[in-house]
Amino acid sequence: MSVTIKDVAHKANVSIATVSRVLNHKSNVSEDAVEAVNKAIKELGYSPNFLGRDLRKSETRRILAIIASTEQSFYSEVIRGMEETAMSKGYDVLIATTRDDPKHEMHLLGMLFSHSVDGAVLLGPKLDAETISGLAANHNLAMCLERLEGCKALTVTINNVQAGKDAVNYLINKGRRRIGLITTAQRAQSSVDRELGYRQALEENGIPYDPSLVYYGTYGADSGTRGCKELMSLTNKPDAIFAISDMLAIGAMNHALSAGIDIGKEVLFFGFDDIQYSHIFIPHLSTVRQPCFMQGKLVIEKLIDNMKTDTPDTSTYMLPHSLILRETTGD
Amino acid sequence: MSVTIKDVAHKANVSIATVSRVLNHKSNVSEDAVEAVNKAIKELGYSPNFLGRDLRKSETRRILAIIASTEQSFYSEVIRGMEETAMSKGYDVLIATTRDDPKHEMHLLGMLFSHSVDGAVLLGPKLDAETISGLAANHNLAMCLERLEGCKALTVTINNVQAGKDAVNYLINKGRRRIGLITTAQRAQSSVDRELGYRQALEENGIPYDPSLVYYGTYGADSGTRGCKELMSLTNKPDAIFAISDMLAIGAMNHALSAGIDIGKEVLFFGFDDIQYSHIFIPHLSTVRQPCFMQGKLVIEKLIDNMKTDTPDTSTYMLPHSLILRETTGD
DNA sequence: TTGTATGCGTTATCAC
DNA sequence: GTGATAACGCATACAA
Repeated sequence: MSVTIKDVAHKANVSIATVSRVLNHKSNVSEDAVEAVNKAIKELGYSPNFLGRDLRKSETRRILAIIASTEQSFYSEVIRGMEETAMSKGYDVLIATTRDDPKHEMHLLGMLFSHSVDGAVLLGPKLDAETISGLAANHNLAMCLERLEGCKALTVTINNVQAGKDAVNYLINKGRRRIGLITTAQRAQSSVDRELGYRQALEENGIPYDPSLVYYGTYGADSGTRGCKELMSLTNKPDAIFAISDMLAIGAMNHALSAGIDIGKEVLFFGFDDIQYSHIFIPHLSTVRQPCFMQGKLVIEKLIDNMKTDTPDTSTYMLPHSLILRETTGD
Repeated sequence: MSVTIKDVAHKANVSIATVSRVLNHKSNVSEDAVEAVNKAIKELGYSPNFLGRDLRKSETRRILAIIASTEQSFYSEVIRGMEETAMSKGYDVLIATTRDDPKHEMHLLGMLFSHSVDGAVLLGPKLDAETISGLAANHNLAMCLERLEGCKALTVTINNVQAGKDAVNYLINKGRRRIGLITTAQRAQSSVDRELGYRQALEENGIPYDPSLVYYGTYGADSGTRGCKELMSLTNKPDAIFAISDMLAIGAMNHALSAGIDIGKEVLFFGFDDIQYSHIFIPHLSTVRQPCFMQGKLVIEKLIDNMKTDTPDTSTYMLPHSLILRETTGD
């Protein structure tokens, strides 16, 4: 069927060993041989079968990035960081989506167990900490963007508690006292952490926690809209709103705009993620920016390091975030 | 190192052939053997090495989707259609990004040539028609969302000419005569086709084509903003704007909003793609919707069909689009 | 129902 | 510098 190293060897009048040497740019091969082999390769349109190579070397030089879906454009920069770093070390990055299904996530991890890839990175895992800890003990598995409480696996993320705290502190320093929180009922650790930061900021500033100011919804922008509507219908309205994602913040502002609220003066808004739309949508949204590219870069570096050792690094690395101040906080 | 089929055979006191039979759920194997093998598998934590299997069967049951970047959340539904269809046929879908680099696109196609995947789908190729035609003649390669003029490869897309025409005709039927076009200088075939539809609609309605009404920019929302600003500074302003993507349309509306233009009355706006933000952004954008899921589904079905034959289908399939009418056209 | 033996395409070890 | 040849892990034809 397909043309193999054997056909090339035959055509070039050399052994398959020589062809392999040429293919792998080994030094101990005569110029004549190199030439003959390359000529044969071109004429036959030969392309090495990596299944053979991978089996023999038992490495694929491929890393799998497992994400929920390609919808969250937010992952884009992280993936880029992963790809550029991987490429510089001779690895390719493949992406697969779980569609929020832990079973499918496990199925995809099968590619790791079955040696179809050399390593895998989970960006927002659906599996639990214990399961992942177990897997990470025997396989080159890492997590990025999202940590899991008590999970013994290499993790690269930001300090979401501190980030939430920073955002809310900024609102407090702007003189706000009734700060609403729009978050999700379905709890990723990052959401939990950001909410914790919100509470810590209030506490440290002597502002009592008011449960009626916290709206638990879903991930969509429409949920942000509903949340804002609900918070704004309180008799004691908030004077600022912190949303745990830009998407929710934008949805929230949609309500505020149609309700004639003066965003950035009457009510301040703070988002999280610094997605592209946060500075397309008007008014421009103040938000927390993660070092996406750097997280992707670091997780790949550490993962590849782990491949070369049998005492894997299972630390959690937290990279610094920053506040991006725009119109919605009056900046 | 890793535990293999051999270890399992040894532990279960059977031959590796029997283990393989159990692994592949063959019928001709005794219950005792099945039990013993499964027990051994569990105890050893065995997981088959697919590199061996794939090499032997010379198939991977994996399909590669090659996209520019995960940033265009627009691809999300297409990918879902691909995945669900592939899964139902026992295939996995992997995604890789070209970062707009034709060289890297070729590198990724290497996975196809080297038998690391059974097939590949290009979503918005950077390579030219001739190159792709050549490759498609010898490999299971297809295109989706974007066609290439004169390309002899299986293609699933929509009729972008007709779609552009439909959008502009709608604006004309609303009584508009000076219709601006915001498009990109960097020409994907879909952009070219949509522009062609724009011109055909004008022509068929006896409206003279006015080059000053066409703005050529880049893909970003900010380019839409600039385009709108330019068009609106004409002495003879447009009374409607058709943008070849929602992103450009949203950018354009940003200018319109800040210039105090009454969108949906004074100037109508029509986008393309029906991205999520088209109905988050206010006012809600009228746009052209593609059958994303169906395109993904169809391309995988046809691609898998092609794998089973040596007379591959290189047709172009065009699926029906639809107009989504919202506030920006006064609906 | 089971085991033995062969080969998938490649790399690497060893002689020469 | 080069060529046999033995692995890599698995599926399967064939023999038993």
